[in-house]
Amino acid sequence: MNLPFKALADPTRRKIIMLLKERDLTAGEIAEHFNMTKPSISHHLSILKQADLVSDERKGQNIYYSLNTTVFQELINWFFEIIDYNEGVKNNEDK
Amino acid sequence: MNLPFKALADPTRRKIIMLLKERDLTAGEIAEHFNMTKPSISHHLSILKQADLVSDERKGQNIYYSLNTTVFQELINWFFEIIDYNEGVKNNEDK
DNA sequence: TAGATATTTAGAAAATTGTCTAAATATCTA
DNA sequence: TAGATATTTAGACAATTTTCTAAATATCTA
Repeated sequence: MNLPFKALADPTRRKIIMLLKERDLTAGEIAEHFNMTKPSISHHLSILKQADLVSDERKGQNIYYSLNTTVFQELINWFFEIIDYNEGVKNNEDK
Repeated sequence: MNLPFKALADPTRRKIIMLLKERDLTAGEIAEHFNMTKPSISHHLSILKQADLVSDERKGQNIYYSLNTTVFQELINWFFEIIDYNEGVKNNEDK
């Protein structure tokens, strides 16, 4: 649960997530949306990947990035626990 | 939305939130749960407060901290948008 | 195979963050 | 009012993060 929270702390990375919500994109297409070098975007993508928030797949010269919704589900569960929407949803404490 | 995400990026602060989920606590009580000085905990509390995730109220010598669920609700909405659990929860565009 | 395109890796500099000690502020009580 | 307790503020320092440029890797195509 630590890596996803760290990954979401950066506004650039949250914007990347919003872009990927619409459709899968190549690293280059993602970079076009930012005023930042491609290596920097590549680094952000790497952090999102380590956190398992996105996954990548090479197709020829391009690498396509896409959202990985499972970890987002886990994060939602974490928040539900906080506001006590839980107690029955699952059964896991702490974490 | 930036301050809450930043605030949640630190494990100490997430643990504080988990403690406050159970009941309101004084700064000193919170500090007892950590292997860290009181000024450090005070600093973490300040960041949580700036993000509006917690609120504080002085009662005599003590300052009690408590969870502020509204921002957590907003965060949950943000996550719902990501996994498309939305479309009707807020604005119902086409579809 | 050479050159073009897409992307990542490496390494460094600057900015931000987390933690500490020392000192300040606020409140209570004798 | 003086001393004790609870907490924060200030300032410094180390660790982490963000960003850059330069170079490396991977793939395609002529």
